[in-house]
Amino acid sequence: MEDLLSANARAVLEVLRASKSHPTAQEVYDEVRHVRRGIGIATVYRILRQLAEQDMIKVWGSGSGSARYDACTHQHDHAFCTECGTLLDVPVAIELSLEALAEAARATSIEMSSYEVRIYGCCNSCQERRKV
Amino acid sequence: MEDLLSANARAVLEVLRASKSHPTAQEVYDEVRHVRRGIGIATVYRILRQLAEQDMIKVWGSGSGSARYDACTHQHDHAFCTECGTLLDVPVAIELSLEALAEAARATSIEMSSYEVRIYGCCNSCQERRKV
DNA sequence: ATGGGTGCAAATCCTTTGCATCTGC
DNA sequence: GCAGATGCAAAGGATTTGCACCCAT
Repeated sequence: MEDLLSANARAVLEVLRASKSHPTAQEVYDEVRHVRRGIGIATVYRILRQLAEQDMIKVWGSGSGSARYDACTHQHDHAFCTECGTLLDVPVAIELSLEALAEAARATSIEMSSYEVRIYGCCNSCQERRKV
Repeated sequence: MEDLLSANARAVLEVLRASKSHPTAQEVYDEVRHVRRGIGIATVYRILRQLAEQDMIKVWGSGSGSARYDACTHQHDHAFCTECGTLLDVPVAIELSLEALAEAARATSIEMSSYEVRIYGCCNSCQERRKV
């Protein structure tokens, strides 16, 4: 499957997988440029979209500002800073009732493909910044 | 608190509260125009941002496309259609371990202000559309 | 007269698209 | 030579900002 990807696409995926944060398209571009000189940002966007369509990566948006990309495919939860837009992986599993989940999907007529728990709040560095 | 709001801001809040869906800024604008003729979309954006900053409303973004606004302040979960961007309220509570939640907040050093469960998938009308 | 709120238009930011070129087959 | 991938620049959509104006204080 990954063999089908272009060299650029492989490089993008590589960057995403190597990154612990959830980079924006611009950040992916800045990073992938080191490996694939001359690559354009349009290509990065094109690749990110294709990877997302094939469910090889996930996309998260905050409202305004840029979307963030995540190569991690296994289910995990996120903490979102409402101040700076940072998206953090939650390193522990937040158990929830799968029954209630299925019931919720039924109630909304959604064909569920994934789910996550999202925590909203103020991240560490923004807390620090506030104190000043 | 709400007495401090301008007439325009009150109208925007009114529209959001009356709406069962989660309108985009443009949709709020279209609606609020009926009541406050001559209001500009910039004002709507300004007000939405202020209300969000004061935690009187919530903002949800999908990645690309427009953000969606929600006047509902009590905790509830959402189902998100990855195809058309629709955001639906989940009418049932999805129980989860509050302990695990607190643990997650601790682990990410987030000062949690709220949380939600998010279900991703394909909504009813997009399922129909597929069949064609 | 002063300050906050506002409409309008221009600016900005993020993302997509059009098109000509390049690539590997 | 062809199909798909790409770079560049321009277009597009969403949101923000600059600025002059208006209104209540």
